[in-house]
Amino acid sequence: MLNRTFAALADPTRRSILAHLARGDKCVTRLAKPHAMSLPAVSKHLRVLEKAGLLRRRRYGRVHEMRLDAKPLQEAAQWVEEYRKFWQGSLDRLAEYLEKENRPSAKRKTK
Amino acid sequence: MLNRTFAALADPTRRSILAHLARGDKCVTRLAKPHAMSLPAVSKHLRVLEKAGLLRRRRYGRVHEMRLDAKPLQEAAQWVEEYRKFWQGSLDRLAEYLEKENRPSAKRKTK
DNA sequence: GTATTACTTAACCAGATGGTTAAGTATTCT
DNA sequence: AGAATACTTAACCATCTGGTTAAGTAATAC
Repeated sequence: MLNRTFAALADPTRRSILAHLARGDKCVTRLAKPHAMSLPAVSKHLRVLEKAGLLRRRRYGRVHEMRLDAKPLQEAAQWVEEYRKFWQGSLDRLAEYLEKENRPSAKRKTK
Repeated sequence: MLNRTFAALADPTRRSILAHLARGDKCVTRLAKPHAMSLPAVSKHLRVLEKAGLLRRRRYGRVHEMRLDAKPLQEAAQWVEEYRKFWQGSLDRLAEYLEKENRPSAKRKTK
């Protein structure tokens, strides 16, 4: 699922759509308006988000209303959190990095 | 930058590479070994990660040693965190959702 | 100097992505 | 019934992606 989640988030239009949905449920035309592209293009983005589980679709007659579902982001957040120690520890590791840099390059151990 | 970061994370091979690097710097062949694909394929993945700023490359003679750089993940984490309230509040919103579901569908206000 | 190692680059391929326009389907309005 | 609205689906296109094999480059080993 992480594949689809991250892939969905990689597109700025889709992140924008999620941002709009975070402020309330909206239908397709309403979501399309701020984005300078055709309705079918938006429709495709919505399907990608839907397949990624990031939104739910409800039909009221001819209107499709979208609702944000942030659950898949939990898994993504957990994954990313795993790596937080690395940017936290970045100062120490920067020192280590610079130290290595001053060393002769050839005779390096392949640890 | 979020585009490239999320796109980089959308591939399982690349996430695996990052996981390996989290346990220590490694060269290309070493990173390639556990992944059932050719060296050029891995090389491409590394370039994607590098362009996304998720790793740094250092050359020691013919060996290219990769080091994880998790800084770009900070921005990604911040983005995802914005949406945490939505899965936290999901129970309340589920109730609201079910309530709507019992309503007649036709005469719905386009809020 | 030759062979081996550790890579990258190039050329290619199939399939996915992100957009388009045109046409189709329901639903609501008059 | 007919027109307008809110979509989706279909067909198409260019570009990107993720893989391949083959060839090239640079450094180390013998």
